[in-house]
Amino acid sequence: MDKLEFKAFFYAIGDYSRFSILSSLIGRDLNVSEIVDATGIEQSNVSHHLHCLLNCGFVNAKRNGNERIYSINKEVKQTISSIIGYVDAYKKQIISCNVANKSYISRVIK
Amino acid sequence: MDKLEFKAFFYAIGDYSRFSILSSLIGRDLNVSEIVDATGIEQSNVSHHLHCLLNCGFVNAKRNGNERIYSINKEVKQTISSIIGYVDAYKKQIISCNVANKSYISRVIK
DNA sequence: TATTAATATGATTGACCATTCATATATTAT
DNA sequence: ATAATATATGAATGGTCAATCATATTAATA
Repeated sequence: MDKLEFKAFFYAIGDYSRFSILSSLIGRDLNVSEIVDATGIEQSNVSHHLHCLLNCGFVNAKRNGNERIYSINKEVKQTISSIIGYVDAYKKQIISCNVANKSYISRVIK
Repeated sequence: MDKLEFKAFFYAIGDYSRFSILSSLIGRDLNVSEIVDATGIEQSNVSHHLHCLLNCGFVNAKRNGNERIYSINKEVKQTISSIIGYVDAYKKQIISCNVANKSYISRVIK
């Protein structure tokens, strides 16, 4: 496994804002304003993230008047869905952790 | 999807060193020195990462004399394997990217 | 019990990057 | 052509955390 690929992949997918944006696109294509509404992330921030996701090939974009409509890459969609499953399974693990672990995670993860 | 879980999950798995450590444990259980050799990561750094992975429940540890033997969590093992598959599929995407994207990724991802 | 080997821990620091704010560009409508 | 709406971009900054170094702990062996 190459470091560059790994970093690119996790850079794109491993940020909660970007992950939220990708998640919001699973159901249907959205324009930027709709993504803002769906995620609660501020507009320029959303645009920055979309720029990244576009460059990394995780989403596609097309113009529609003065809107821009974003869609999620097909393969990425499947990956996201799977990862949601993993995190969900991992949730049990967190819950079953002892108090020390919980406080550690809270401290480290913010 | 809760932010705390997401962050804990990707914190643990989304770092290349930690991912390498986890990967090294897929084949068989290893003590710290063996992990150092397998990954090329410096010892104290490995210990720091193992501390994190232990707290997050991604690995387990048992003593054997003055060694400590680490094993990867069963579910995590499967997740890691899957993610290797995703990153591998994503590799094609990176390759198919245009030059601009590649330079962007190199720049942003280091 | 001193010494060596294996591993862990604490503190520091430098790099990265998400967010924010201000502003630019593009498109449509008046 | 001007205004309004939608989106993008540039720059600045504060927080996070991986890596490093020094040192501590634990266990085995002489």
